[in-house]
Amino acid sequence: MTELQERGGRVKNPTLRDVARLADVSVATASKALNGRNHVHPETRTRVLEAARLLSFTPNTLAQGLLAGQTGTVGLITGDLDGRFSIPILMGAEDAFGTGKMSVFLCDARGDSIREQYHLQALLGRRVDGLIVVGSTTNSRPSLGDLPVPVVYAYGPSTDPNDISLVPDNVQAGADAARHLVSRGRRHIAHITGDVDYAAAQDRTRGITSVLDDAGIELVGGEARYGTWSEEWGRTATARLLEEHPETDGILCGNDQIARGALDTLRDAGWDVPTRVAVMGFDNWEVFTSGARPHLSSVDMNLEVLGRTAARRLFEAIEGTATPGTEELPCRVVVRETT
Amino acid sequence: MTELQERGGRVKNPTLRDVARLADVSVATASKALNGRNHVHPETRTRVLEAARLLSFTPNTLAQGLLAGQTGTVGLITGDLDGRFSIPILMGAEDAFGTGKMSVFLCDARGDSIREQYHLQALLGRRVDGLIVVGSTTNSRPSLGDLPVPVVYAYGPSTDPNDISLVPDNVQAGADAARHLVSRGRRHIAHITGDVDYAAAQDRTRGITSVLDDAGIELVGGEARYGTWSEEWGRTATARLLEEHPETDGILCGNDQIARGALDTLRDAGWDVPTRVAVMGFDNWEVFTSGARPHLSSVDMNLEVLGRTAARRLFEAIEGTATPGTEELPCRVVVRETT
DNA sequence: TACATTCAGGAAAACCTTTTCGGATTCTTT
DNA sequence: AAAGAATCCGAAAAGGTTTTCCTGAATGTA
Repeated sequence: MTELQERGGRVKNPTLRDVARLADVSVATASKALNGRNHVHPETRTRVLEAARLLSFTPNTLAQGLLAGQTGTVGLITGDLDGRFSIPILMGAEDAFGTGKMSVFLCDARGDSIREQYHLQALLGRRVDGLIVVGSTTNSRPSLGDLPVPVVYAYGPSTDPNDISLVPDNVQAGADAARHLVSRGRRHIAHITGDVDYAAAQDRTRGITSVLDDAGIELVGGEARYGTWSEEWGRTATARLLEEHPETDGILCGNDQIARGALDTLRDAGWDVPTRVAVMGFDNWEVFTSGARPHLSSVDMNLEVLGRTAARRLFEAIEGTATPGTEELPCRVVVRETT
Repeated sequence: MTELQERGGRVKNPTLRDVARLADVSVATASKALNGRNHVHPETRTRVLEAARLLSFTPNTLAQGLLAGQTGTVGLITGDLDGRFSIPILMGAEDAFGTGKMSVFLCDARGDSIREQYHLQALLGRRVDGLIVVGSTTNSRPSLGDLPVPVVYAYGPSTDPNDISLVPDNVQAGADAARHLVSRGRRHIAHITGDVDYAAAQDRTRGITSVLDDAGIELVGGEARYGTWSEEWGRTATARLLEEHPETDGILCGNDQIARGALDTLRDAGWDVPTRVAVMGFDNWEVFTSGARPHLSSVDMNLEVLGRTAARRLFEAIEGTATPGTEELPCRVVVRETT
């Protein structure tokens, strides 16, 4: 067998036995030497280290995991990979784990619960130490139930309050955005947003109206304008708005694409931004904000932070020191040229 | 120990022993029953299956992998996760593997070769069966060298021709785009593109000029206009172009953002698209193409296909039936309203 | 010199599963 | 009824690593 594994003169996947043999010690001693355990003579240790280096030995993490009952891996199940929200969360999590010695198993369930179940089985079979479930929207989702490993729900929270969930604080995001416009002296503020079925749209609307209420201002037209999350909708809704409410001096757009649409229509209509109307988006999607004329102010959801926090919470849950519940993470206003 | 693992009345991570004990058979028989091996009485089999179901037994893939020498996992090292090119490739690969029983380890190296080396070690330690290395650009990159597992380089090819690399055929992409404009009767075609250091920019330019040469046409202004991959550059370059070459009737833009910039400038200048000028982008980034007025024609890089192909090639390499070299995958023109 | 103490290293068990091989039971056949 | 065949099941080893416990040697002390 060892003969078969030869390649370029060296064994392909050297084991601790090989190292021990070369260093002329037992596997036990080799293990201790490599792991910095005591009860091994300094001179022997260097001999083992040299042997390991020579064979380019890499310890088999599977065997270690089998023994320790800890695999040093976590599973990350995402709802939709192509959605742009998963990515920064994934990056944040990968970042937080990567600096330690954890590795991330990635699975894309495509919003399909069958596939999710399938991936779940695969991950549990691989004995991951924990699971992060990333939603594609901030709408809450059914819990995975009682699993043998801890789970953290990120972006899309679990309906079960005993689970650990992390979401951006969209109410605060809306409030902050509204406060920003008010602080800029705007008194006739409209809100054009996306699909009413999205919790994010409703939460932001709640935050906005509560701030405006406090300031004694009413949303232009009396209510938020729901539609789709597209530039197209931003253009048409804005065109209608300008016609019906020429007094408008501020537009809060449900995302950056809608804001881009609004800006286009305003430009066509000759309304100066931000002099006559201030415009603000949500999500702070860089390619949209920095491509806009003028550069678009927006509210950043701090998704990398959310991802990193999810990783930390998962660690805590693995350690056993975790507090269940849904945690809402702050968002931050990014002021550019449209406000 | 088993007492400590209790939770909700059931053992936390039941092993095959537990199943065997419950079904009152040996572990050997339990294994055979669960894996559909023969030489096990039907009645015994159902008893074992029932026991496994009762304990919600999930076989430990680590132990299986340790025994079989195959782990059923592959590593995916990506250059930059936030770049939008990695994602579709990742999706394609995840898709191709997910349908089998492979799982994907994801690592983000952030374009840092130290981090890449670190992740590489982690993956090799976990005895992945193979590796896919996804570049952040189509520029070629140094090989990882001789590893104990097969490697496929996707998007960013290896400099070593003995490696297996997959890239979109940007020369063909440029040629197809040019052919499309020519077929639309355009004779004064300009090319505004991004950073000259990108192989993609150069390759596409090569494809474009070769087609135009064959048609006896020269690029407007004599050469491609290199800049950055941004809307901003699309706007300024187009403004300059219209001034210097009012005869222009077609613009090939290096990516969809540049194309968006071009469309904005054309709109401001009152040039009708596509009547007076045809505009075309590259990458077919949906949020940009469908948000544009009118909807932007573009060239799709077929990145999901590339990702799936990478997964397939990796399988072949694992099986030992692989042909080294750099394979160029076709792109496809997506015609919308700007051409 | 006899004894206690320290230190270095090794043998073996444990983690969980699969597979091979041999033993035991039942059924068929003469 | 005895021999042979057909089934079914279990014991044990393998895979790579870590840890516990033990042995043996060397050093220090009386």
